[in-house]
Amino acid sequence: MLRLSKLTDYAIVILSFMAKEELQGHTAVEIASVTGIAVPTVSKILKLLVNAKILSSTRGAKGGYALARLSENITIAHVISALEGPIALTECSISQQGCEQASGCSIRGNWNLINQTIHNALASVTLADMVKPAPVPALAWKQEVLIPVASLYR
Amino acid sequence: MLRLSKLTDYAIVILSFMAKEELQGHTAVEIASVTGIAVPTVSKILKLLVNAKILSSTRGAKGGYALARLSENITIAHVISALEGPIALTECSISQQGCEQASGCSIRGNWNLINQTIHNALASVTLADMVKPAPVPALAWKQEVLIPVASLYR
DNA sequence: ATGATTGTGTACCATTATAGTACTATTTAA
DNA sequence: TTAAATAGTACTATAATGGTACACAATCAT
Repeated sequence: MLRLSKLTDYAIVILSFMAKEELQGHTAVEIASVTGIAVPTVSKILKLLVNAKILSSTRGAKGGYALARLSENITIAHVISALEGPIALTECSISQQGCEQASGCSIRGNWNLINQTIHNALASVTLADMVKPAPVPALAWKQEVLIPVASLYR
Repeated sequence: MLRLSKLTDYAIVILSFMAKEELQGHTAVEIASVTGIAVPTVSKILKLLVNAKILSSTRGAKGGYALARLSENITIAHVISALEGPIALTECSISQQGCEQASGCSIRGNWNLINQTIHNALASVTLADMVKPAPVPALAWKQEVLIPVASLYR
């Protein structure tokens, strides 16, 4: 489904929460309780975000995490690469020496274009955008069938 | 990594091959030998593409597969959804009743925007585009480190 | 100083998804 | 009727993901 991993999904939820009080710090435990995600999992995610310089951390009592930059300067593309590595749809797009597929692959250049386009799309949305009130739902939404979340996340 | 599954990757290689002689039919065995992908795997992929109306098939002796439409009318978005289901980065983007995440999720509308953008990017590239000679590689490419393919696909 | 609090790093396990395979049924041309 | 081809179903092994546990390091309050 071309989908993000759960961890990335969580990361964005966590960051959205933190973006609401930009300057304030939060502990892993606090974030876990607010978001409903298990503490060890939250820690794991926060650590990755710190490594990617998206969050800053202070250790020890009274420590915690805070955004390292303003939410306008944090893009979704950045968050995704922090959690999942470089954004690329195919293996052979990451390195270029890629595909030795006999005849099929004079395609690399074109894949590269697609990857670039997608990267741009993701880089054009910032955390600040995510926190803004959602635009009015399109008409189509209203006709959709409702499904309980439990069934989605198995 | 936001990556496509191998099967989808294969599918695009297969379709690219078929797009070179638009009108001609090919058997699963033939396609397998040209692309180097195992026959059962090829069959599986072809079947999915037939279900998605991207290919047409004729059974029996002298049967085989052919593009159901001109390659200009087959988009990458179409191929991806055939193999992986609806294109959406998060679970809650598929249905809308989605996320009951306590506080984090007034975000759906915004995710929807991202998904739409990405879908547009993928829908703007056709099979015909993929078969065209690749544009001149960007400068950056030349500086990349080469990695043997084997190490990529484990 | 000492202990409580909080992040860091590493390693591990269970579950799930993916890729691949095998087998049988169905269709059609010669 | 037989051979060639697709269609469908079910199964299995491998890899990736998500989640957990535990020992360590840093900092603050007392």
